[in-house]
Amino acid sequence: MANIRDIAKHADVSVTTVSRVLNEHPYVSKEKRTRVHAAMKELGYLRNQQALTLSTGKTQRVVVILPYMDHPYYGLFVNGLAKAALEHDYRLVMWQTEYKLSEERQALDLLKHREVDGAIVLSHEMSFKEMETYRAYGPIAVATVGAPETISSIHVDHYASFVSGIHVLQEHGYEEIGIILSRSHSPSSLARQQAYFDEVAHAREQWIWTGYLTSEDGIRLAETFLSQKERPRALFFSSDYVALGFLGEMQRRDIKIPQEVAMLGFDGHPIGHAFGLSTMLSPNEEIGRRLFETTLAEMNGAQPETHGMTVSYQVGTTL
Amino acid sequence: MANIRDIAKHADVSVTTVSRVLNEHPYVSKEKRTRVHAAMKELGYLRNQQALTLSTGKTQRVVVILPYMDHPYYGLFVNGLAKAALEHDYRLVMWQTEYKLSEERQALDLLKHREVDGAIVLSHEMSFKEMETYRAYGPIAVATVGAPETISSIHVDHYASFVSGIHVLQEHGYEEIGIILSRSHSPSSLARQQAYFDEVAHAREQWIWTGYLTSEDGIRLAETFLSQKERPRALFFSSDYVALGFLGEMQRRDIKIPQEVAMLGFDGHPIGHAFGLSTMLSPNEEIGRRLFETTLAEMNGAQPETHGMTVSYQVGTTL
DNA sequence: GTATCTTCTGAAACGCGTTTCAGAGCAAGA
DNA sequence: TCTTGCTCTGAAACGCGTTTCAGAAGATAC
Repeated sequence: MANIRDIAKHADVSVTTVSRVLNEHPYVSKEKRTRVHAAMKELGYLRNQQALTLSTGKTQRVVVILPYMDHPYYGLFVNGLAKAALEHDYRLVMWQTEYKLSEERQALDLLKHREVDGAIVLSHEMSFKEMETYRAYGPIAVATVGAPETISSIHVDHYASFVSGIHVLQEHGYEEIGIILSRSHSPSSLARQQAYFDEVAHAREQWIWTGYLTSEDGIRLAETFLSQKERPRALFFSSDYVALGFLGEMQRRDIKIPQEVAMLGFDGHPIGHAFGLSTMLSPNEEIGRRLFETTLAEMNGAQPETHGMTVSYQVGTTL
Repeated sequence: MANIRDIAKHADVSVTTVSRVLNEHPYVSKEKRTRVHAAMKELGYLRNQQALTLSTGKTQRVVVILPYMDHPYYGLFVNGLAKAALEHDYRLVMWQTEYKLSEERQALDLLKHREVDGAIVLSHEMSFKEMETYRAYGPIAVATVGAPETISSIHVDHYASFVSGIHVLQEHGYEEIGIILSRSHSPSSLARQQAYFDEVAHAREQWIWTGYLTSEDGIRLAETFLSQKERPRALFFSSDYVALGFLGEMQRRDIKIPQEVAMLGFDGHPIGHAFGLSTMLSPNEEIGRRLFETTLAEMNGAQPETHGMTVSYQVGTTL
């Protein structure tokens, strides 16, 4: 495969001139420009991206770190990221961690080894303290709360969002409320619990169910929930998929929603709409887009930014 | 940032020796090895992946081409791909095409410019004839049928799968069957139509609905379907998400499934299980894994392979 | 006519790790 | 003793596009 030196020889110019033609530098005479173009065509020249990357030090890539690529929760984030990245001629390198710290470290090592220009972290086990040690090698943007000043954060304000969800439930007359959370120790779960205790007068420890991530978990939850003697009148889920699993199982058991128990989801995934799930709509695609854009801005010298997004109530029939 | 030459100077050895230490080549004396390690530690050496890539000509990356990253249909494929890639220390570059030919071309251009070692195509607008023109630059594996010999294909055999789905419906006593397809001109849709006409005695043109991709499309379909005078007794969907949208909307309208119309989905997405959707389970994660592995094998000199996978019936309550 | 720009060109160095090749030193086998 | 074969080492070339720097030629300004 022809390289820039072959072109130079063939067109009887220097490699510098060929490079200038490639980069549309103005100071090349019309005549040599034509000769170079002809040579490139004749030899079927294709610019080697690797050489360009090594030479310029810019990879035009960012790594996206997330636990599972097939979890619908991340779908909208990734969609926003993909659109923004494509618009700016960047590529996304996806890294699935399965919640493993070692995988997160490997993914961030790409930054150290100059394999990517930046990192976007949708979910992490790693402490921010450790994450900051990677910051020297490139910008990092996270979709979670609590990031230090050096790390950009575009996130759903889970505290404020849970508060507003709880208010929606209360406006519908529900006072005895339970909440369904994913991993118990994650910052978002902690914020949600805090909101729960702050806003719900009848809050109870045993009305907090943790460890629910998937629709299958939602199916399981139905059994657990129904076997409980004292039950809340409404459930606030932290994920539409868990809510849908629960809803399907309740339908199967012929248990009326919201008569027996009211449900409020969180995300606003289209599939929830089909089943009339009332939910808190989260601007995940927008977050994805802004995560990319803030990373790009940092690569161009901007300062890290922190921005909390809020959710809005989407009417359904489960309240 | 220190490079290999700095290390060499610091440890008073040649760059060759440093390179040998990095690659654990045996012919290095214990003493120099120790000196090199010490120097690397002291200067905080990090191997530059770009230089390695340029030097070896291997990028350790493959591009994955798909229309939408957030479509749940692709989730399981991508999961399989991600697992296999990680196991072999490869990175996935995701390219979202939104069904645009120009985007597919750009994605495959990565191959030409040596930005990736191979390409995995989950869905494409491009003709195989055009796709073959990229083959010279690296292995390509597709998840669709009809690929020429030079392109690997690990796919669901949509014809056979639709035949077996239709048989399931017939075994349940349904003879008047309609089918719901995605894009009308795609090879998989054509194969499905062929199976429909071959196996269903009462097949009718107006019982083929095309253009249904998402759960929202499924909601829309309910109206269209119900407004039709002569309706089939069962619907065979080509996607669980469309089926679920339809199912939700039918529930909302208090229309009994399967009494009014029976439903058979296709995919076997977990969320369908929650709502008792009868479906044809497709081994998508396995396909993803094999797509990667066959690409890897080709990079190591193996021949392209073609393999059709079949689906299995997953019992639900919509038949 | 001289000074100052502007335009155009190319040699060489750079980014950085790997690989080839030649050769030195030393031990085992004939 | 001589040959063969390891073990160990490093200079130089390689992969390939970009950038710096020096300089030539022609144009404009004073």
